[in-house]
Amino acid sequence: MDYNHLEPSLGGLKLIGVRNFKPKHIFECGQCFRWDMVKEGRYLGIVRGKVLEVSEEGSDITLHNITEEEFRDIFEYYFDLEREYGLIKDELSKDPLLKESVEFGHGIRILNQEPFETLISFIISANNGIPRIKAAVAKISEQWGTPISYNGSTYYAFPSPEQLSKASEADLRGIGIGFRAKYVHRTVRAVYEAECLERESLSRKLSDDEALSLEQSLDRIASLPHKLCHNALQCFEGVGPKVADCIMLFSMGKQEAFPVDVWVKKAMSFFYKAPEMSLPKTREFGQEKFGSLSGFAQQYLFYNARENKVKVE
DNA sequence: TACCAGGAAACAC
DNA sequence: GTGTTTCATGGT
Repeated sequence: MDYNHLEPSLGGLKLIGVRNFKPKHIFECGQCFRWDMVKEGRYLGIVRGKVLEVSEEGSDITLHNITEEEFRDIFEYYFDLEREYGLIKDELSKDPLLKESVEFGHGIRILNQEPFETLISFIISANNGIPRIKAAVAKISEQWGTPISYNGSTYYAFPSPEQLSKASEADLRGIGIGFRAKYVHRTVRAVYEAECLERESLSRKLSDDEALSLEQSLDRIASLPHKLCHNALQCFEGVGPKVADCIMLFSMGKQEAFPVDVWVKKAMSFFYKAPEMSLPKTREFGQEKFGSLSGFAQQYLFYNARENKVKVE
């Protein structure tokens, strides 16, 4: 546990004695696309159809617009609060090259996000920039998601597979995601079909083809062990090794994943002097070095490299 | 204008 | 299996 106890606070909950929780680090380390800073130390996000705010006052953190029941059911896990990041940071800091990055991003926590939203968001992330990914995810939510009113404004939940299945490829292209529109469209269909078959399988026997489609059920994929999960995710259009690693790490609780993008590749070159290493080799190198803590190490490295614009001649 | 952004697919070998 | 090329889009 990375907090001592809860205290009711005007329309929310205060986390007393919370450790390793810095909103700026958590929401700006590139793992999520639906959190925005409303003022210094205060962020607003949309999670599982709820609008939520997180604020930092000295050493306390307050979660706004949330009940204790919702915290126990959803958000304690969402914020990964059962985990003690102090232990992870101590272990990773034994590597003097990683210590600097751990200190720089000392308040990072890996969020446990929704698999479908994470899948679609990271398909859009391919060869794209974070501000533009956020804009695209926001537009998708506005067009196909369920509206939520909060403090006199309207926000939009990320659409369900059924809701997003109403979007044509041309509709998606209108969002401004270019060549990724085809991937998103086909992947949404595959997930939605698997979801429907999952329900139908309760009342009738499925054909062989249907049973094959059923394997693209996100619940089933999430329950697979690391290697199989990584392979299964890549059956979706637009999902390669890196995007699959992100989905596993950020929404399926697989912390041994090591997503290698341009920044992590730069960071690994910069800190570990591995200049001419290919992406798959860099991934293998990282997983071998960091083992079950690969995902955490990767996120400290990514945040440090990107914020400080690490350069490798 | 060329290059870059949390890469993947298609293709060559 | 490993190494190139192409794929939209908007910002430097």
